[in-house]
Amino acid sequence: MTQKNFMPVLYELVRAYQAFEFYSAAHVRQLGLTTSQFDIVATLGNTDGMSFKDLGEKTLITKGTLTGVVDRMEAKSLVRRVASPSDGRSQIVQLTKAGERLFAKVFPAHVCHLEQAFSDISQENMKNTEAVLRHLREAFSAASMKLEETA
Amino acid sequence: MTQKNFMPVLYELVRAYQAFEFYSAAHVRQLGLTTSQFDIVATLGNTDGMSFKDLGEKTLITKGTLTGVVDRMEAKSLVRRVASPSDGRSQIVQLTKAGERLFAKVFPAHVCHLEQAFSDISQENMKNTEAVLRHLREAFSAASMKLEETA
DNA sequence: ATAATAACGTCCTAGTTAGAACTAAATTGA
DNA sequence: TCAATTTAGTTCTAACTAGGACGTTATTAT
Repeated sequence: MTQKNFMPVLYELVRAYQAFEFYSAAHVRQLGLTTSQFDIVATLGNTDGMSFKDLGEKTLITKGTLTGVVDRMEAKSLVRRVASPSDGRSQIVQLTKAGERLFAKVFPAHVCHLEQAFSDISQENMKNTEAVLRHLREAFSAASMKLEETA
Repeated sequence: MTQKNFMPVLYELVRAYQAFEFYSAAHVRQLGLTTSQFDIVATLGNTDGMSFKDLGEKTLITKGTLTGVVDRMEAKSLVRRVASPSDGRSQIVQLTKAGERLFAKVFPAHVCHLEQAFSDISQENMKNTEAVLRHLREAFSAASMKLEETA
């Protein structure tokens, strides 16, 4: 158990992620968006908008970054900021009409693109993969948590 | 099979990667390095140096990015550029003495830090996780490759 | 031998990234 | 109530990111 054979696991995790990112981002770029911008369009699609906080949690984009990404999308008229009626600190981010049109065009196309990468993976395999990844994430979350306690 | 249950897999892949990145990067930052800089120190440690091309392939940092990262590390005197004796286009990147000292200090510490996240994961589980991740990466690589052929 | 092609690293652009300091607004506790 | 604390979003900094154009050097095919 003192062997360091977790290193290959990390190696494969990073490579799997990057292979996904490469495959996905190339397609998203063709559609005229960055990965972050696509994530935001995908998250806001079929909603009435949400706060920066919620949007950041869903897309895993931190607040400082999110401000800039939304700025750029607002400049492209894909998205709009509206003051929250219930919280004076909060801004709601919504798709504009153009943003909704883009969502309708781009989201199904990208899902379809992604699906093709999974053509060789069976259903059971899918469930298993999901469980393995969740387990891995939980291990890192737990380890991070343990550190926070100490601090 | 027409169900879209590959989406949870992607969701978990991204989250697992980010949880790792968060856990790892926080520690690396404490050591005074960025993730990329650590990767480079770790890759060059115990070698006589390597070309930008090789270094980029090992660390998964693309060439345009690598130039800047190496610039910053050179400014910190962690690393040095040497012309390749065999190829006039090629530069060899090497750790300096200070870089080697840093490697000796920082690499074992970080491996130890990472190991702690795996304390709950058994050996068989480790092998299985590795295989699952490799399979996932191969699916994306194959899908990317298929696109290149078409283009 | 030499012309066409490919490879190596740099530079440039536009964008993302996290973290930390900051302002304003909301919540909590005394 | 009103002070202390927390929370939401912005701003700032330093760094990373991919992709593409570029100049230089190698390699390949004629």
